[in-house]
Amino acid sequence: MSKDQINLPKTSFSMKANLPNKEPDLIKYWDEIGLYEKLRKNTKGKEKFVLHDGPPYANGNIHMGTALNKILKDIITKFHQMDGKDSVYVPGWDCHGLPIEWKIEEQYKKKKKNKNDIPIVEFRKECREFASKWILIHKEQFKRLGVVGDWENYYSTMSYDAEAQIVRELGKFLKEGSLYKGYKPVLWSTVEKTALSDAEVEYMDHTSDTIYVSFKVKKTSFQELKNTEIIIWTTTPWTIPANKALAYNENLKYLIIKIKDDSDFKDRKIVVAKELLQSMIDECKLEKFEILNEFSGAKFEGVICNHPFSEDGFDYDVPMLEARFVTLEQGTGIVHCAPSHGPDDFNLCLNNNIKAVETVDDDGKYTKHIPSFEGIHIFKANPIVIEKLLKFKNLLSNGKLNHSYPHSWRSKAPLVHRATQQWFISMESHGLRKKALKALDETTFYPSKGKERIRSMIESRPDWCVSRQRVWGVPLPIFVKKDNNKVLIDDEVFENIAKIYEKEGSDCWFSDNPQRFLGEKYDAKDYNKLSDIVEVWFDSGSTHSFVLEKREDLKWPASMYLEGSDQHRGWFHSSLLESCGTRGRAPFESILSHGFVVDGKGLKMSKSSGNTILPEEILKKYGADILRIWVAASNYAEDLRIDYSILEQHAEAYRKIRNTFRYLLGNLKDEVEFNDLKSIKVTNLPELEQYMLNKIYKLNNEFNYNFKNYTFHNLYKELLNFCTVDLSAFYFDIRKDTLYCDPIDSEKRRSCILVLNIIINCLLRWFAPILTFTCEEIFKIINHKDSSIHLENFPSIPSNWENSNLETRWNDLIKIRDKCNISIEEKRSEKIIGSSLEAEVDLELNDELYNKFKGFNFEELFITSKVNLKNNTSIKEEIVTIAKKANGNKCPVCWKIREAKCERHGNL
RNA sequence: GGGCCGGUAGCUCAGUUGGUUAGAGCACACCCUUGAUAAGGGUGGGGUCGAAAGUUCGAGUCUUUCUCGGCCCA
Repeated sequence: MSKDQINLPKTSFSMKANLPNKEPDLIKYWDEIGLYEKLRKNTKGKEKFVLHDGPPYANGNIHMGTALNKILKDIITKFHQMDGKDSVYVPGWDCHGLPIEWKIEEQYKKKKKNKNDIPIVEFRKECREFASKWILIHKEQFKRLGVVGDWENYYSTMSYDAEAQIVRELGKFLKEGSLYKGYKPVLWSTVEKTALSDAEVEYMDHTSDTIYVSFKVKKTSFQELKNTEIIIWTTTPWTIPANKALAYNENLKYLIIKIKDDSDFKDRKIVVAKELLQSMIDECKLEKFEILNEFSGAKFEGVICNHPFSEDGFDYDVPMLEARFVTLEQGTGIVHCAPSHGPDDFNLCLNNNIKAVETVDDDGKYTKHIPSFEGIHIFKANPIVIEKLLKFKNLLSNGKLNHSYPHSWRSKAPLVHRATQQWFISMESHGLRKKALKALDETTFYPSKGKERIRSMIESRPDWCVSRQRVWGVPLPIFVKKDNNKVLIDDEVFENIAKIYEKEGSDCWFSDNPQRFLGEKYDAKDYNKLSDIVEVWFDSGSTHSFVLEKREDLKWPASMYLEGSDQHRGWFHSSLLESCGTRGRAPFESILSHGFVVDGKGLKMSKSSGNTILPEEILKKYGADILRIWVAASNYAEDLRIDYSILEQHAEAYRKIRNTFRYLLGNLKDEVEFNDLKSIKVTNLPELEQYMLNKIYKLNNEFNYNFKNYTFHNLYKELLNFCTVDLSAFYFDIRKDTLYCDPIDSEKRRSCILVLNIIINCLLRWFAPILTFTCEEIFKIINHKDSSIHLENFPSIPSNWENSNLETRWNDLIKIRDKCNISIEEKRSEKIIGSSLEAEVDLELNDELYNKFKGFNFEELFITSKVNLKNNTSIKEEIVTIAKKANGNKCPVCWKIREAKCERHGNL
């Protein structure tokens, strides 16, 4: 009967979330109401915030890293939208490149077809279809995470527009003259006659010939080195004919020894690193020798040697060069360098003006640049080299070595480093490095440490190699004149190619008559058309040009690029270089980078360790909002840990938040008003309500501060603490009495209802970017139009809600309340009282506090039936509380214990 | 091996320019409540700050070394 007299909460908002089932319905709802279009319409003309999507590769299901990335992007996009900006998110995909090529090749293999028998255009068509298929799959997976964006008009690097624009971008570098032809060693398979990327390389055991070779010192300013020979060790004898230099380390100690054994080397003086002497004499089976001298590597400076085949046409100088990569791991401490056959060799020689040339052709045969070896296959050259070394008495020893060696992923054939013709964008010729470094200074980094990371890469990176000898990509739009080897540079031609691509894509480059691209100005007979394609980082590095610049709804530069920290060398890097090269500045105003998803112990996730979690599993078990809480609560500046116990913790927090909303809705009976916050007369409200408004004011400041700094984990913590500490355990608990037991129209209750309205409106908006589904679920309950919480703006909290005097006053009150709770707890453990309403509290305060709080309603604050306040000047402590069992009868309505009848409900 | 970054209670995170007994929420334990009820309230036990050395009157907070982990490169 008494239940009729009280106002218990009532709501249709269920306690159980059932997110995995509910979320897909909300996605449908957003589609139905056309949320994305509504958003655009809503903020048309407002300041733009453009988070430009870094395109994921259109291949394979999404993993935790992808989910993290997309959710973070969505959270930020929504924050800015609710902050009143036109925050446009256009998702994109990276489509060209090797991984897709392999997949298609594999498919051919299964059908027992040879890739080379398939016309390129046919092959590329299948690549395109493959990428398209994955875009559709990804799209659904991303939408399921709650990500809102222009899913209908996404961008891709394989769209005709993109391919055309990439040609125009390359044209700019060609015209400027910073795109040049050079040679560079790549891992090459002589079987497949193609270059391989790192990912196509498989390391397997291989038995190599090893040789110790001597190089006679020809010129030196260090007397001791005269008439000595430098010993090198190598596992690739066939590279000796391509030798151009020797490398040493100035920090190592070297020895000159005289060999006494009876052999070709008797009485010859050789040089070897001190620490490698023992291993060398063991392997070369030297028995008698004499150490003549020890010296530092620095003495090698300026030394010139003879090539071991100097009598056979190899009559050039072989200089000794200082290099850090020379170590004491193996060999002799001096390394032979063939710039065409190793990246270290290449770079060292390049820095010393020794150019790499084409020493070996596509099939693996020596070219005319190698005297007396021309036409010989390198895999057959080892015995010839060894024989020749013996003939010239320059072979100290030879043997075999079984070691890990790169092989082709497919043919399993051993690979070699081979200098091939490539196209580079110079970092120096037109000041690209300088421009890029300046652009970084003009960019804001979240977290700030990202700037240093990319800066050190830009400072030291070599020229950008943009050519690839593959088929699935944008063809390099280059014609080389046959008679003078010059590159054709003509804007009209580039634009002509771009126009053709815009209509039909770039497949035609491989199939159509070259004359079509050249137009009428040039004769195709005079030119060679390149068949290389552009490396994919150039594709994605150009997205700013064919997405940001081309679309009216976006802006250039982007407000933000946001990716995993690996993209400092990836997309951030290539976009920066492309844009600085063509436009002189970065295509972004800010960069936000996030860490990697690791397991609960902080270890890398991998299938082999069995510690992976798929987003799909989480969505099925918890729902996207839990995953989104995980993103918001984690500090993305570091690596992000995840496992089921961590998720369980966040799910628990979610329940707390959900119940906070449920309490609010229940007491508001699902009828929420959005009040004009400015018109609220704060001073007319009860003190507790004023205090809560002050709390909201403070929270709003924290919220804004953390939003501006993109520190969502702190922002989320503030919101969660507000729900648990300030609302659930404090305000809600205290106001239950008023809400349930006071007359509906009483001023106090109406004030409370007003504050509950304010709280739910604020919380809904603050949480909406994170709890994207749950907030919409609630908004649908309280709002009957076809609307969305995501169309709302963040509340603007009036500054007159701030009340620091009240805050100080209530800090004291809360201190007193805590003391009171302890004294109640004492009696509770003695089984004297159960609920706090069964308690009567004697509260003694010192002068200062007593004067402050004389007449204050402590009953209400403590949620007890009676409080006897006394001023006690004799005690040392400022607060003393003693709880005891209250005497009297329990009012069946408000449950307070009264000796007389209840003043509110009149019961005895 | 190099570059950058990190290791604070079981978990997620705070700890401003070095300064009193290192904080919060969650989880946990115990108790209460049964009018937020597969909810709610109260109290409480947990870290010596990855390890060691150093600078200092004083270090989680500065320096060095080591260790573990992450990304990138070689």
